[in-house]
Amino acid sequence: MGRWEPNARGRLAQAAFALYGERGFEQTTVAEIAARAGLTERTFFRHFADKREVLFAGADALRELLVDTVAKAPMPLGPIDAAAAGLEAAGALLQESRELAQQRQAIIAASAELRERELIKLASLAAALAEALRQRGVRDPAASLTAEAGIAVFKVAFERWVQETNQQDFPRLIQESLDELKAVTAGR
Amino acid sequence: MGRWEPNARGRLAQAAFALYGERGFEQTTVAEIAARAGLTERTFFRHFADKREVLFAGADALRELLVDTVAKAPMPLGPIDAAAAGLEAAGALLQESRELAQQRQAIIAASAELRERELIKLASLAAALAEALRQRGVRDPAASLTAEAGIAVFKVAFERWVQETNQQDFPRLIQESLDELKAVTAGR
DNA sequence: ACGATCGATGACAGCGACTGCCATCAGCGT
DNA sequence: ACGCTGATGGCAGTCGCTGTCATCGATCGT
Repeated sequence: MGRWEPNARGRLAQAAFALYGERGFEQTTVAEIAARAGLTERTFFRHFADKREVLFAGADALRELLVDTVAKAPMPLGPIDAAAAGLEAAGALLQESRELAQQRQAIIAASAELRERELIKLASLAAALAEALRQRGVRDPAASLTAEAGIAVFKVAFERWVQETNQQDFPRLIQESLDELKAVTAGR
Repeated sequence: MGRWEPNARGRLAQAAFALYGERGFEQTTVAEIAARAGLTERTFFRHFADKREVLFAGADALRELLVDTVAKAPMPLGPIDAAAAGLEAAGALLQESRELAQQRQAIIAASAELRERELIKLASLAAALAEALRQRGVRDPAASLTAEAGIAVFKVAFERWVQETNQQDFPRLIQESLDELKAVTAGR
C-alpha cells in the first residue's frame, strides 16, 4: 500500500468536474477542488497547468486520432474527404461518452474563460489537421483553408449533436454539415 | 482646464501597446502601464475589463461594419457572397492601418493568453455574421456554417496579409482565399 | 538488511490580476 | 454659496499561480 491514495490526478479531475457542475467554474476555487480530492492546492497545479486545463485533458488523444486517421486515409481521397475522415473518427471517439461530453459542454458554455480555452484547443486541432494535410502533399493555402473549414464543420456538427434530445449519430452529422457547406460554397 | 489630463483611456492604451511591444505581454504589469500613463492601476481597470482587452478595443467597430455591410448587401447575393462582402469591408478597414495591425499581431502571436482572446473575438464575429445572414433569410445550419467558413477564410487571408512583405490588397486576398475554399470543397 | 536516492506531496511565502469600498475634489447646475 | 456628479486615488482583500524547501514512504544498489 502506497503512502498516498492512488490516482491523485483522477480524483482532482473528478472533484473539479463535480464542483464546476454544482457551483459553476468561476465560483469554484482550486483550494476547494483540492480539498475534495483530499489534496492541497499546490498538488493540483502539479497535475494541471491551470484551473481550466482539467476539462481539456482528453484533447491530446483527440488530436492524435485525428492526425493518424488523416495520415492513414487512402491517397485517392482529396483534401476535404481526408479531413472529413479524420473528423468523423474524432467524432466517433467523442460519441463513446456522450453523457460526459454534454455535461462538460454545459460547464464550458457557462464560462467565457472556458470558451476561450476551448477555442484555442480547436485552433490547435486545426493546426494539426493542416499539418497532416500538408504531409499528404496538399499545399498552402489549401491545407490551412481545408483544415479551418473542417474544424468549422466539426464545431457546427458538435453543437447540433450536443443539443439534440434524440440521439443522433455524430459522424453522420459531420457528413451532413460538410455536405451543407459544399452546397453553400457552390453558391446554393 | 480640467482637473486631470485629458484622454486617460487613450494614454493607457498607448502605454500598454508600447510596453507589450518592448517587454512582451506577460512581462508587463498593469501597474507599470498605469504609471507610464500617469494614472493608477485602479483606473486602468475602470477603462478596460482586463489586461488583454486593451488590444481589442476596435473589435466592436469591426463587427458593426461587418454586420451592416452584410445587411446592406444586395439581396440577389447568396449567403457566401453576402458574407464575403462583409468580410472584405472589414478587411478594408483593417488595411487603413496596416502598420498598427502588424505590430498588434506580433504582440498577440507571442502570447498564448492573447491568442485565446483573439479567437473569442473572432468567434464573436462569426456569431454576429451568422445572425446577419439569418436576417437575410438564410436558415441554420447554413447560416452558422457560412459564417464559420467565412471567418476561416478571413483568418487565413489575414495571416497572409500580415506576413507578406510586399503590400498586398487585403480584400483581394480574402476573395482569393474564398475562391480557394470553393475549389477545395468542390473536390478540387 | 541497510543506507542512499527518488518521487509525490505538503507547507509557506510571494507576486500579480482583479474587485469592492470609501475618500477626494474640480466643475456644473441651481 | 451649496450640493451633486464623475473621474480618480488609496487601500484592503481574494484568488490564480509559482518558487522553494521539507517530508517520508518506496525502491534500488550493494
